[in-house]
Order: sequence, then structure tokens, then C-alpha cells
Amino acid sequence: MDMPSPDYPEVRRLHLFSGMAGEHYGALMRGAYVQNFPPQIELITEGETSDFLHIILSGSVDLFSSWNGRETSIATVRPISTFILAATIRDAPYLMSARTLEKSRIVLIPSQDVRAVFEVDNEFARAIVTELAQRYRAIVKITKNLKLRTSLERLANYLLQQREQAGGASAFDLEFEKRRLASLLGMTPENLSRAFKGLRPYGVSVKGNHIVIDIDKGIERFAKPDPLIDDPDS
Amino acid sequence: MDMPSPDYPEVRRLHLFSGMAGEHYGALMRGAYVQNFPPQIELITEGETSDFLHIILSGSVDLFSSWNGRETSIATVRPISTFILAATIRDAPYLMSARTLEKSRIVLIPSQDVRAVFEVDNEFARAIVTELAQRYRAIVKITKNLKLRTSLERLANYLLQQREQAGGASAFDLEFEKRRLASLLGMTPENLSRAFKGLRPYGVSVKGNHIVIDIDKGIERFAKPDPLIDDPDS
DNA sequence: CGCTATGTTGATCCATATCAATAAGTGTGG
DNA sequence: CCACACTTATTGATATGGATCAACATAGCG
Repeated sequence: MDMPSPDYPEVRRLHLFSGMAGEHYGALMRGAYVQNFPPQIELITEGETSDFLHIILSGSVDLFSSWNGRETSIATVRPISTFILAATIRDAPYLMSARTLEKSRIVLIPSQDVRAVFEVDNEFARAIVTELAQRYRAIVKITKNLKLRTSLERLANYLLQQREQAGGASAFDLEFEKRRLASLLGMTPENLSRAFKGLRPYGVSVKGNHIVIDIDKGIERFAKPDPLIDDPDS
Repeated sequence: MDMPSPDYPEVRRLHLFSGMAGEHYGALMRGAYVQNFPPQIELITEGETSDFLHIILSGSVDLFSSWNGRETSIATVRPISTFILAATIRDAPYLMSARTLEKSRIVLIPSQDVRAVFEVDNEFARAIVTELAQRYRAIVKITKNLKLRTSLERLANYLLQQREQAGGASAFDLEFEKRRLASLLGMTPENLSRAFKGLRPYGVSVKGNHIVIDIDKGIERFAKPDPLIDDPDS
């Protein structure tokens, strides 16, 4: 481990920690470490038991899973937020693995400390509820997206989401590699390539990871975005 | 509504309620109702805001979702447990619809009461964390199952799960209609029919909803069950 | 600059959906 | 209790979405 953590104010400001007693926050941070990881480091392996609650301060982390030689990305974690909270709280094995996508700065809080403070700090317990409810709803949306849509529809809606996130600009860059985007969307890289072409009639053009969408060509009519699937919040 | 609820002891015994203060439990139950529903009643429609936390006492409930004229079952809820807890806590729109599969007895607790008690009862808040963490992990497993396996593999693992639940007996009955099983497993009814046949070489035989598995014919070697996907708990 | 990983394109194969017809249940009212 | 209607399940034929395999192109990176 690199070094013990000072009381990172950005961590304290996280919804999860902002309401809790100062002494409890101090107790958590006393045992915590901050580390810088290079890209492509496996932080967590599914099946192992939860030693640390992770908080990402900068960079990005891929949550993925494997079975029988296959692998799929489930979600991407971005600053500032926690991950694998559910495994930590339940003291259960991780269901997903995690790896850094880029150089990332990550806080590690021993799981037993988290559980101990959870038992005594009521505001912390309530904050965890909010956090977990949010993550639960996020993955319900992921499941609906997978089961109700074809890969072309998933890509179209993903692009509309990204466009929204870019402030509705007609052009934006993909936030990560196409191979991982394909995995997140539940398809192969080859199929993603073809899906991009399949959206050309709807005004989507691609060069490298730069996307331009002519919104008047009917992509919204094709994608039929639905807040109950596509809204990142709520 | 039928009638105000007496203090159902089986509800009180639920992990969610067992640790909370008696007065708070009373407060929740004062506003609660118990109702008997016939089969195929839509209890909840996705997109609406959460009015009641639901607790199923008997029968079974299907959680499903629709988009663009398509529909899929996401999970089945059985006694005694709550559903749509996350929407209630977040005061957010339901992400899934719910309908009774059979005659079902259900407790309805006004969501605002749940949220009010959540704010003042610390043990209740902690119990909700456990409950949510469990549900979160359950749906992560559903997602992994969908993304990492073919439909034949999903069916094989489902059958092994059911077999386990039947105490490892070589024969058992399917717990629900094949059309809904198909939807849960993410396939069409026609494909499910063919999938059953596809498992015949592995010792699976089907008559109506009665299943017999000759475990020596290698279905486990084919299914490769994995606790990180197939264990209902943990 | 050249190596290696990523992305694209084409050809083909396979899994799964769709459409259509039939069969088997299930429930209802006479 | 049977006959009828209606839903569900099966089977066959076909279409299609998506995966796989292979070749090539391109882009990062040391």
C-alpha cells in the first residue's frame, strides 16, 4: 500500500459519507489507503471475499464477469463513487471483477471497518440505503435493456444517452474503446462495427471514436428512448 | 381495500421488521391493508410512483417489464417477502410492473409511512440495507446469466437449481407455466420447447410440467453451475 | 519506425425468432 | 359429465440477428 489517507474532502463530500458523525468518518479513514493504479490492473476478482470498500477518485473502472471462458463487461464506474458496496455490507464474495481502464486513484477502506461503522452510525446506514437503492435500479435498467431490445436498438439508445451527456451536441467522442462498448452492450466487436453502419440511415456517422448525429434523420423514432430504461438517475 | 391489518405475526417475523421498535411496527401496520387478489391482476404498473410497499403472504407475483410492444419477465416473488422496496425508499417511479400469478394475499403499506419510519428507526434502516444488498446481488446474477450463457445453458442451470430446491430428487414439477419460464430465461416459448429436447441427451425428460433428470447423463458437466450465478442466496 | 492491439470487412455458420399449423390442456356452461 | 371455446404447448419451415473465422487495415505505443 502506498500511504495512509488524509481526510480527503472530496470523499467526505460524497453522499455516502457527508451525513455521518465526524468521529466515525475519522475511524473509517484511519484504516484507509489511497493508491494510484496504472491501467488494466485487476483490483478485484469475483469469488473472493470483500476485503475493502473501493472508492474511485479519478480514472475509471470496469466491472466485468467471467464464466466458462467467456467474459462480459457489466458496468463502468466513474469518479467519485464507491463500488462493490453490496458485497462489503453482506460480507459476501464479489460477484463481479474490477479492473482499471486508465490510470486511477482509488481509496480502499477495510470492509470490517465499514461494517463496524454501519452498525453504530445511523446516518451512514441510511446513506447506504440510498446508494444501494440507486445501484439496484441501475442494474434493473441494464437487464431491461438487454432483454427487451436488439443490439441495434441498444446502440442507438446508448448514442442518444451520450449525446445527452454531451449537452445535446451533434458531435461527441465515445468514452471508451469499442471492444468494451460492444461487451457492455452485449455484442461482439464485429457486430458493433456493423451496428454503426446500420444506424447510418438514421443520421449516425462514425470516424474513429468521434460520433456525429444528424438528429433530424429519425434516430429517436428508431431508438424510442424510455426514461425507465435509459435515464441514468431516477 | 378489504380491511385494516391486524399485526400479522408472520410479517413481524420478516427480517425486515423483526428488529424494529414495536411502536414503529405498529405505526406501519396501522396504515396497512391486507388484500386477497385473484390471479392475473396487475398490482403495479411501471412508470407510476410508489404508493405502497408490497409484502406477499401467499401466492406468487411476477415482476415484468415492457417496451415497444415487447414484454419480459424479470423475476418471481414468493412468500414471505417484500417487493419494489427500492422504488418506495427512493420515492421514484416503479421500474417494473407486477401481477399476481395465482390467488395471492398481499400486505400494502403506504410508502410515505415506510419512508417516515425509515427516518426514525435505525434498526429498520439497517434491515433495509441487508434486504436491498441481497436483491442487488440477485439481479447481478440474473444479468450475468443472460450475458454469459446461451439459452440452452440457462435452461440446464435452471433445472439444476430446481432439482436442488426439490431436495436433489430426480423428479420434480416446474413451478410455473412454460411460457413464463421462457420469458424469465430470455427466450421464446418455441425455443424453450426445443431447448428441452436439446437437453434430452443429458438425461432430461419432460412430460407436461413434470421433469425427470438422470443426473448421471452429464447435465452438470454441460451446465457448469456456478455459485456466483446460480446460488439464490449469498 | 515497426510491433502489437484494435477495428473493419467479408464469408459463413449457428442460435434464436418468427410464422404457421396442429395438438394438448383447461375451464365454462349447458 | 360432456362439448365447446380458448389458451398453452409442440412441431415444422423459414428468416434473421448475431457469432465466428479469417483477412486485412488502422492506430497507438515503445
